[in-house]
This record gives sequence, structure tokens and C-alpha cells, in this order.
Amino acid sequence: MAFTPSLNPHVSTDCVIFGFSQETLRLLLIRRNIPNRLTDVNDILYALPGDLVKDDENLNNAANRVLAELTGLKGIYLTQFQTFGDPLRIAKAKDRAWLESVRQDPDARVITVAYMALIDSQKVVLQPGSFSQEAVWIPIHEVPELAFDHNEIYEQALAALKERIQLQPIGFELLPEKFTMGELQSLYETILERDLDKRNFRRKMLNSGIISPLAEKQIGVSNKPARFYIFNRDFAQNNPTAIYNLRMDGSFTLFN
Amino acid sequence: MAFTPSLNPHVSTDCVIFGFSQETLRLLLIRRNIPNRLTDVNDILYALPGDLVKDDENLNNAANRVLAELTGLKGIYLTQFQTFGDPLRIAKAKDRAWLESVRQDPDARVITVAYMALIDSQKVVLQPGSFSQEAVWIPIHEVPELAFDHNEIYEQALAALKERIQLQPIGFELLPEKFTMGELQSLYETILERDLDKRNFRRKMLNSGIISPLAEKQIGVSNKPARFYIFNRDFAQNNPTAIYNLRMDGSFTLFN
DNA sequence: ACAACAAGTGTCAAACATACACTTAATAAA
DNA sequence: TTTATTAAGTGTATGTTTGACACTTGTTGT
Repeated sequence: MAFTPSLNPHVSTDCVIFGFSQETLRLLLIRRNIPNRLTDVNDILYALPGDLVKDDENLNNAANRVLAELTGLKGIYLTQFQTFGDPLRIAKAKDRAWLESVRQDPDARVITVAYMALIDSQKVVLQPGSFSQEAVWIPIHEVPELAFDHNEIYEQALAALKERIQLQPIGFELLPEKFTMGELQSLYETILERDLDKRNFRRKMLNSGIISPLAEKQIGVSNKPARFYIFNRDFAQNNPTAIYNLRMDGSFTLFN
Repeated sequence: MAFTPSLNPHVSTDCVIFGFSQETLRLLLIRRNIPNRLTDVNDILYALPGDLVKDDENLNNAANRVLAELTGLKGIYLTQFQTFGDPLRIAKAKDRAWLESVRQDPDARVITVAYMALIDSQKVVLQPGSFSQEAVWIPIHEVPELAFDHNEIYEQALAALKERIQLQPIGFELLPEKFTMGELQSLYETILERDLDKRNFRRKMLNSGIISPLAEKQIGVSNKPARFYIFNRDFAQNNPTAIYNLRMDGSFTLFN
């Protein structure tokens, strides 16, 4: 062969994008219309946002591009968590129908480098992107059947999130700049799927030094207004290899 | 194009294989002779063991194959930890010389799925494999310049090992079936690069339930003979999502 | 016999985790 | 304007874990 073969049809990134709103952890998915030759009515299939990696593009950039095209946001928390490469991962009939409608090489084997993104969903204004029909936030307990092996990828991402939120100060990425202690606790309770003690949670969070109180408080709420806090990003960056310890009911203890 | 392009030249696995002997953490590397047209004397370059993923092979199998070809061992602790895909990762001159001598498509871009293996180095009888000139155990503080981006991959693997050994009961994979408390402590001290208190270490390890004492003791040592212990593999498997907590001087505390 | 060596053992003080209930400040309803 | 509703905010006592610390034991070699 005299030509250099292209990486392009073989490596993709998929982004598992988590958001948190109304006490619910949500996943940002795209809806696809799948041509169905039998019924003439399009099937609908949800999928993780993703794209093939371009020939001159590195993996992180590809994932950031997918995220930016979909949400318009840059500088989002985005971390590679696992690569999926089963030879049969794109072999289901529905998936093939869709691939044939959009890919030059629908039969090429594709491995995918999966990323997990954590995003303040208030910041997102969904952009109808070139490769998506429509993007939607779906509560994680209502995630339907997804394309390819995307259900497995999402489940692995959720497991990784549960583990990491107990070890690293990443929960804040899902909240607005300013948040109340109640919002923060509710986030942890939602992700960990268990109740936490209010007083112990507050004590641990504050002792950890990872958040700072503001003077500002809620206004217009029909109960005692809650104080706002901010994530102490500098503190986290100055302790980059630190491991945190969120145990039963509490917040962070900095390990050595 | 009427043909289906092949994954084969584009995706590889590389294995960062750790072993522990003589109080030293070691890396299993392969030596390559690189043809040097200027001097006629071959250059020597060390590299992580790895290979291209075959068209019908999944990623874990590819990594296990590389490991088995090199060491003759199966069922080894082997875990995917990160994927590296910079477009220029194989572009160094020395690397290209070697690729040209062994690859059909030396110019094809390659991304690599990196695995970390932990191995009882006493079990290994190194097999002169088809793709390696020679395999050698190199103490981690003497790791030379490696091929491609393998230095970076190794450093990431070491960082992952340091982190994981404090959270999961994986240190035992580096020791023989039966080991003494001193050997176990020395392993932790080596990986964490700090001294641990003997009494506290012993207390934590025993309280955790992750190891069990045997009746058997050392023989032929010119000091008080140490008791042997075994890793309680069942216990670990029955608590698969548990997070362990190895802190300053000690061993494991099981989280909820 | 005794020297050398690593194994093996216990306690106390400080830090941390857990469990638990009432008061406060705002709006909404009566 | 009083009262109800709601979520925020606060302290303590008990049990557990951590961390610091030094001497005795059992084996081989001299």
C-alpha cells in the first residue's frame, strides 16, 4: 500500500455529561432519528454525544470539541475515564442503520475513549449541533436504551463519579459559583444515594477549607435565608494530589 | 472506497508491569535494537511491552496477550488506566527508525490504551517473545529514556499505583501467596516513599480483615522467625465496591 | 555464652466519627 | 397582626481510630 491509512474512522470520543437540577442528577443525551425501512417511521434512539477523532486532533481536544459544540461551553471539568473497544460494540442492527446514514465507513471498527464531564446545567444553552438532532437532559433514573454500548459507558461513568466524589473535590463543578450548604448536601445525597446528617456534613465541609462563606444570603425564600458559599478552587489546585475522605455523614478530611 | 479500512495499524496496548523484589519496585521493559544508518552500530532503546490490537480482539484480551507472551502468566492483575493519543506521540526520529523496521504502516497514527499490571516477580520466567529482543526488570528509579511517550505513560501508571494502593487492596498482587508482615510493610513503604510505624501498620492490616495469619513461620533466618500471612481474596471480592483507607501509618479501614 | 538481628507486642492522648433536637428567620395563610 | 410553615443554623457527649512511642522474644552466627 502506498498510502498512509487514516485513524479517522476508528477512534471516537463519547462524553458522559452530568448535570444537577431540581434535586436530580441528569445526563445530557442526543436524540437521533433512525431510518426504519420496514415501517417508514423513524425510530428514535438516544446516544451519548460523541464524534470521531480527527486525524490531527488529540483525544482531550476531541472531547472538548464535542462538549463545546453541544453546550457552547469551554473550560468545563472533563476527564477521561475509560476506553471501550469491544469488536462488536457497534454491531447492533439499529446502530448499523444509523451509521450507514452518516458514516463514510460504517463497517469500520471503532473504539471509543469515554470522558466524564461535570457541568453547571444552568450555564448550558443547548445548541442544536451539526451532529445532533436534539439534545436533552434526562434524569439518570430515566435513562432509556442507548445506542451502541452507551448504557454500559454511562453506568461506568456513574460508578466513577460516585467513587471520585468521595475522594476529590469535584462536586462543586455541578453547582453554580455560589451555592448554599443545603444545595451542596443535596448534591452529595443524590449522588451517593443516601441521607447525610446536616450538622456533621456542615462541620466537615467547613473544617476542610475547601469552601468559603460569603456575606450574601438568599433573598425571597419563605424560610430562614441560607448563606451562600463558594468553592475554594485555589485551595484545591494547591493540593493537587491530595486525597479527600468523605465518609458516612460528612465531608472532606484531607489526607497526607 | 469499496473496502473496509482496518483498525489494526491504529490502536495498540502498552503494559506498565510492576514487580517488587529486594525492597525495590521494578518495571518490566523490553530492549530494542534500533538500526542506525549513520553509525552502523545499533542504538538501544527500552520500551514498555505492547502490541497493536488485532482486528477481532478486544482491548483487555490484547493486553493479556502481551502480558502472557512476555511472562508466560495468565490471570494476572491487569487494569486499564489511561489512553494516550497525541498525534505526535510516535514522531521522534529514533522511534520512526524502529517503526519502519517492523511495521507495515509506519506512518499511521497510533493511539495506545495503557494497562497497569501487578505481578509477583518470582513467578515470572521471562520468555524471549516474538516482538521483544530481551525483557528486563529495571528499578523504577533507574528507568532510562523510553520509546515514544512511554516515560509519560509509566509516570502516570506509577501515580495511579500510589493512589490506588491507598484505596484498594492491590498491594498483595506484587507479593507471593505467603508473605510476612515485614514484607508487606516494606512494599507499602517503597511505593508510598515514606516510613510507616510497625505497630500501627500491623494493627490496621489485621483489623481490616484483608489478611489472615498462617501457622507457618520463616525457617533458616538468623533472627526471630516471622509469621506468614495470606491475602484474603474472598473478603476483597465480597466487598467489591468498598473503598479502603490507608492513611499515614497504617493499613485499611473499610468505608461504607 | 553472647552478639546480632528482625519480629512481635501495649498504652495513652488527640483527632475524628456518629447520633441526636431545638431555635431562628423568612414568607404565607388565616 | 397573629399564627403556621418551612428550611437554616447550631452543640454536645460517646465511641472509634489514629499516631507516637521502647522493650522483649526467638533464631542464627561467632
